[in-house]
Amino acid sequence: MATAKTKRQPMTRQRVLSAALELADEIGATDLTIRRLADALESKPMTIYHHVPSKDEILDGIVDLVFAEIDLPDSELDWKPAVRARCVSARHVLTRHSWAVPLMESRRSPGPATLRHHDAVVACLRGGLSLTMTGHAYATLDAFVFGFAIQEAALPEPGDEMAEVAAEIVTDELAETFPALHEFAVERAMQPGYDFGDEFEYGLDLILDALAERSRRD
Amino acid sequence: MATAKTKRQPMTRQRVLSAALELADEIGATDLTIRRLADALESKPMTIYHHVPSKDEILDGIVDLVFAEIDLPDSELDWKPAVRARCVSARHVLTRHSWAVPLMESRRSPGPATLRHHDAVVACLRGGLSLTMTGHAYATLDAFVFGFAIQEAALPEPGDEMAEVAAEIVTDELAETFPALHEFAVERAMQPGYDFGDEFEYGLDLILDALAERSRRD
DNA sequence: TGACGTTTCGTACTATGTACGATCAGGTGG
DNA sequence: CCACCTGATCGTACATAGTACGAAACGTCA
Repeated sequence: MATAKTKRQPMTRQRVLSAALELADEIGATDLTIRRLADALESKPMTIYHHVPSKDEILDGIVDLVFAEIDLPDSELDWKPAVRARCVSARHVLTRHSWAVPLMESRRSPGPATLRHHDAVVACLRGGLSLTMTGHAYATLDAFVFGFAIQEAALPEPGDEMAEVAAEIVTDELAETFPALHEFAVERAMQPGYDFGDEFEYGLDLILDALAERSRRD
Repeated sequence: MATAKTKRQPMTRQRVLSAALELADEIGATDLTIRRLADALESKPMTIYHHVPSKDEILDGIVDLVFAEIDLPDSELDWKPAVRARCVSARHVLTRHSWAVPLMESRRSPGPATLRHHDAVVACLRGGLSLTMTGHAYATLDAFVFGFAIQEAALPEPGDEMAEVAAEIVTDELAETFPALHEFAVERAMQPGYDFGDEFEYGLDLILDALAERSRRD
């Protein structure tokens, strides 16, 4: 009889966190439970607790892993293209791990990757902007990037049956109740070429250009 | 013996929702449980379920109540001041109910107040902007407003002891690890006059001005 | 081999959402 | 005034969550 059973990897904090990240991507953060995580690791709940003190710390850990996936700004470039690239990267990462967006709010303790990331962005901004403008830029850009990720995460998946049914209901029923919404939905949002995701780069460039303009004027 | 016992109000969906909203303001949305809600209503868990089908619907309901608190844009005004005022109002509301921000993401079914609100904003924008610009403006502004609310909610409360301890640790320990962050924290964020909340109006006006400018040019 | 520190995990406690059915109150027809 | 009916209330119970406790299994060095 072949020893088909693959040898069990040693359990470590790292392995717990990557498994948790993978599981969160599959089933979402709200359905991530210790028991399911233990199953995914072919282990038992209380084994996990030997390597990680609490579920909260697991959540902190995977949020930090998500941050680690965001490209740092390229220090060779000027602040504007460098920050632009990191914002685009951040959006891709947050789209890929859309469960992470609301978590980033409730987590109070930033992990090392999070801190390193913020440090790199601030450094990049400081390369071309005053201290004051750096504050304006970072607050505005990050609000936009995370906020956009929220909006996008709330959107129904393409192919979601409920959404398609809803679309028809909207068309018929809300035409007179919410005319402006109805007009926008029919004439713009549901038009073939429209992709909400494209609004991201529009807004990003709008903000970046305006920041550069104001920086030039002071 | 005085009948000190105040007569019990009749339980209704409205009463359940307002009590839930109040309780969420006190203890946060994650700690809001049916049993605690029942206690607040001087009732029992299963009584609540006679007026509301599930906890999820309670959450949907209080999110809609929060939306209802946001001032609608004044249709007398030009789009820019009108939308500006509603963004400022939205931020105040979201600050007051900071537990609501992450919920607005996960909730899939917008309530009537939410729809009415969106309709009014779109109508206001359409008063001065093209259909395309309306999409750009709404996506960008709402991403910014909600994103800012997230950032603000993640900030430690003023007076939070942990934050003050952290501040000293940051100063000493991270000075060489994260120099840019350290510089920004010490030279700007921790300066007496600095209030992160002020970045909101800066970013808001930056975006509004840029939108107006681009609209003028097309 | 035996002793000991680490890792694993069985059991169990508490808290949660909520299903089911019993109870109760208050109005209605006799 | 009473029997009855309908809807509101709630007691009990179950499945699932996080995780504390202590026992068992394992690896290592003497």
